[in-house]
Amino acid sequence: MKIYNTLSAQKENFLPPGSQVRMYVCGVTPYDESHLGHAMFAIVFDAVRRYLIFCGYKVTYVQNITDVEDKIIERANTLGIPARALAEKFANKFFEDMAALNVLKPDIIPYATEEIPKMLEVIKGLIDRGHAYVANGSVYFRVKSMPDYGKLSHRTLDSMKSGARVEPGEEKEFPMDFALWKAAKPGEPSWDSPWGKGRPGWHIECTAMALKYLGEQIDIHGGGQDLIFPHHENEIAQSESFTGKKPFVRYWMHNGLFQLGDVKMSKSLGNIVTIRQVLEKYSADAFRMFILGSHYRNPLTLSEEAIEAAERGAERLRQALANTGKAGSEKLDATTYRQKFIEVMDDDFGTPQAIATLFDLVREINRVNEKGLDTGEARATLKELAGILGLTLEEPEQTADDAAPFIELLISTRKKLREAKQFQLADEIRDKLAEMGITLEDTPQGTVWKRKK
RNA sequence: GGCGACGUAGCCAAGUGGCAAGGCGGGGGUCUGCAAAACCCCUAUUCAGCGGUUCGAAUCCGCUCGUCGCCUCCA
Repeated sequence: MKIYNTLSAQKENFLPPGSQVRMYVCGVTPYDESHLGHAMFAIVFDAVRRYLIFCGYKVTYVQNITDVEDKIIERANTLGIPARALAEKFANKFFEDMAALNVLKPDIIPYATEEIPKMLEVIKGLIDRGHAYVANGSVYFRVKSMPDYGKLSHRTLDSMKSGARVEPGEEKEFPMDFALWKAAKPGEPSWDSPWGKGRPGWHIECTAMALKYLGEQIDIHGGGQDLIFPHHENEIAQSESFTGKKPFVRYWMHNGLFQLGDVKMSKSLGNIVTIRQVLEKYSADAFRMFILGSHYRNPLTLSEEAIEAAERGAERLRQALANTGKAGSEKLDATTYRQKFIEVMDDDFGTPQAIATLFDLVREINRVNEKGLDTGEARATLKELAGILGLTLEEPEQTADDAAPFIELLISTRKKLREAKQFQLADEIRDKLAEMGITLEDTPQGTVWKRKK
């Protein structure tokens, strides 16, 4: 298997030290509804995780909750509630959204505020080793103490300095130094420390949690491309300076960012930006296919037309699963499709080609089904491979439909009309139902109905 | 200003040196009482533009145009 490593800027063979894969993905800062950007990283790394498990690795997946941070504090103060309560509320909502998207729950979900002791330990260690210094109750990381600072984002200190917007803080020795510990300010939550009351900086949180739960060297660290600098760059600086071990992370993976597109489009879409809004209209499978239908490292622009297309595609996959051939007769062998799927996934998670393979398999299943051969195993393979991408291929909530008895009554009436060759009346029933969003299909096994979203 | 990504059919999107995956949409056909679903056929002589390297380029190099990201909080 090959994975594109942001650090080396090329695809590398994935060779973890053993069958264990230690994976850390930067989670959310919960101060509002989760949006499509969150869905993007969650779905991408969920697929990565599922595929690694499929390949036989034992994966430990850690995803943190940043529950102390400027935006949370600001928002909580505006609402007049404790920061912790705000964070908990939206963290819970986030995981509800994740469940709705069929994203597996992380093995470990550390909350930053519960990991302060580990952060203090790391900060202390960094001061002792000369990588950090105290100034007015705050602690800063001394960027110049790390010769290869900038290696992840592929920039040098000089080039960063020339980005004119960096203002030297009066406390800092050097403009690019970043805060490990921020001295307490009025109206902000704070914790005791050897340097006085304060709160942790954002970057030290992830470093501490990764070190605590996964160890000094981890296999995969993921996040959005917007986190490469400064967040992940700083994580490297902190971790490698603290442990003295390199690399902190063997494979850095970053997904492309979700774009909202131009004003015109988002307007015509009625402002679909939260996960909930999308799931009101489309199935989770469709949304996942929309996300995974483009490569994870490319940016993705929200397009209602594209999600619509994905929904029809998802429907096609579901349909193939529902179409049964005859058992016992000649069987369709799906191993070539399975191999193709593995081959494209092995190349830096080629989910677009993997989905294309699914469609190829679907065509073959349907084709063979028409001939009346046994597609049971092939359909099981389809379901299995789709599952690696987190697709359920289940009909979205068909069960609890209050209108079901009435629809079935109409169907049986229509059946009698058709038997009596009263086609005009029969068609009228079908047309009226279609107007209400209910489509009928006359199959050899009888009439089936579906409610379209 | 610095660093970087991208520009492939009506739409979405793979491919990154050897005759342009896949999905949606569209057209035609088979099946059907008619539909739907499904299947079959067709739908980019061409990959933003212009030069160059090469036996051969969407794929490599240069320039131009355009879109976007990061450099500050962000998945």
